[in-house]
Amino acid sequence: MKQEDIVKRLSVVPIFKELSAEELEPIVKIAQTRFYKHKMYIFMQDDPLDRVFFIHSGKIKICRTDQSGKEQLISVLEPGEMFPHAGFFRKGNFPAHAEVMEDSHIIVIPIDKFEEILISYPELCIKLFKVLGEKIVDLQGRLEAQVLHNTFEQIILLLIRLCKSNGEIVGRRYKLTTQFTNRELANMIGTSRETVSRTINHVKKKDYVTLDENGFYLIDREALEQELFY
Amino acid sequence: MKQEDIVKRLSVVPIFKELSAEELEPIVKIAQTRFYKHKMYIFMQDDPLDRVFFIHSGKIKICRTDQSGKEQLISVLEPGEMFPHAGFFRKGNFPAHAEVMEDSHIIVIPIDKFEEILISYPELCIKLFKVLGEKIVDLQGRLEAQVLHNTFEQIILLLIRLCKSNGEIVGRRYKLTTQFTNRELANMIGTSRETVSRTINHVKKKDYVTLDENGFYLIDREALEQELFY
DNA sequence: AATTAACTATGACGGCGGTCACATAATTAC
DNA sequence: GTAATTATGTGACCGCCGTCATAGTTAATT
Repeated sequence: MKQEDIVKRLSVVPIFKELSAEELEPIVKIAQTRFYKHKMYIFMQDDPLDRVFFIHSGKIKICRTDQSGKEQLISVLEPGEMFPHAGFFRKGNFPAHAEVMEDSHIIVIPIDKFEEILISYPELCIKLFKVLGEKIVDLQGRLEAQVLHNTFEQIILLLIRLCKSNGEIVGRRYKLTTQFTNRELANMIGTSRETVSRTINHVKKKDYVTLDENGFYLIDREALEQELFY
Repeated sequence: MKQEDIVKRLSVVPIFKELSAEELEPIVKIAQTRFYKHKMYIFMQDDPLDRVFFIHSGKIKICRTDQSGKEQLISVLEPGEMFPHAGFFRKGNFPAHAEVMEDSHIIVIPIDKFEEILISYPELCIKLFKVLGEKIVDLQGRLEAQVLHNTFEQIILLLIRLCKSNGEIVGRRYKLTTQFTNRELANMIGTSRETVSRTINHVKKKDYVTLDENGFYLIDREALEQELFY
């Protein structure tokens, strides 16, 4: 692949976006882009963590399985996002599976080489610190939801959170542009698909959630927040 | 306070430990040490986040309150640890309260000045990346425990985790060197103090958990892990 | 030392929500 | 197009665990 194409693909990623052509050069040299088809796995849980990925296009599902086979759906990542977040300057293994949800162009960078470039680019460090900080805030928020709220509220909070990470604003509603099955939503927060089904139908009856012609959820964020008594 | 004393206090903190005297100099210039007595608050939730703290001695409880008054005990931090973790190169507010559990000497550094130094010290960046990476792994692990395990298992996993962050090895057991009340343990994972009481007494009966003369828990980590069916 | 407050232990009760069952609809596979 | 798989919707059941109540113990305060 031509260098210009890699540059173009890198520019989708926020932490590279504002770098000049010269600044990008060493990164372009070590970056590859790969095409992954639907249902492929980019890496499996416990594989040695030797590279870092950035999404140019497509969607990637990050999913973890524990010893007894139970699954936790951690997130669905979209263009511009990076994975995994933990692993810089630390040896280790991938903490989860990465499965392709939609055909995707992925930028792959060996982590040791990326680290070398990183420490000589203060601008890049700053951006990465921001990204990691956001990740920490996100995780703290999810943990808080799990600790302080009952299942009904957890589902509401999940929908609201997904609005931001996997949605867009349409009119005065949020549109979830990633389709999640009830089972997937359940696996994010540790509830059952039946309870998710009942809960969503409950808020549909109140018209806080509707479906558009393509089956995407349209969510009335404000009304849903009212359901949380604050 | 004399500069040498600040240097000595900084050396307790892992990310500063291996820096030379010259490297430490600019940090010493902007660092203060403060003494906080038991039950004081270092900052309150939602205060503007303009500084970062490192513990030289003592213990700090990080605790969050939501709109309805429910409390989440996030962690009890010990010497060498930093707080908060998120906030580098991002404007914002403290996400939680920081309350002094034992009289503490705290190193305080204005975050904007620290950021300036940080970007000119690659070594420091690397260490901070490692610390943030560990924090992310920790949070992911806690989130997974909340999502995939029932209350009994959550309590067991909590005790095991606290062994690492707030304990030491004594013989073939772990000793929890921070005393937590049942209510505090409950507030970490969103259960009730009664359930914690019953669970701990249950594993005490099996001799997987005992008390030493000072009331610290002694935990048989392996035996407890057996309880989790893996 | 006395009083107050906070923590622990334990039983009883009830409800949230997990599990099972089954019908139906929607996708995927061949 | 047909079969097979997967997703959804709902009712019934019931067990885990949150809540309340009470008593006893320990710790904090004056």
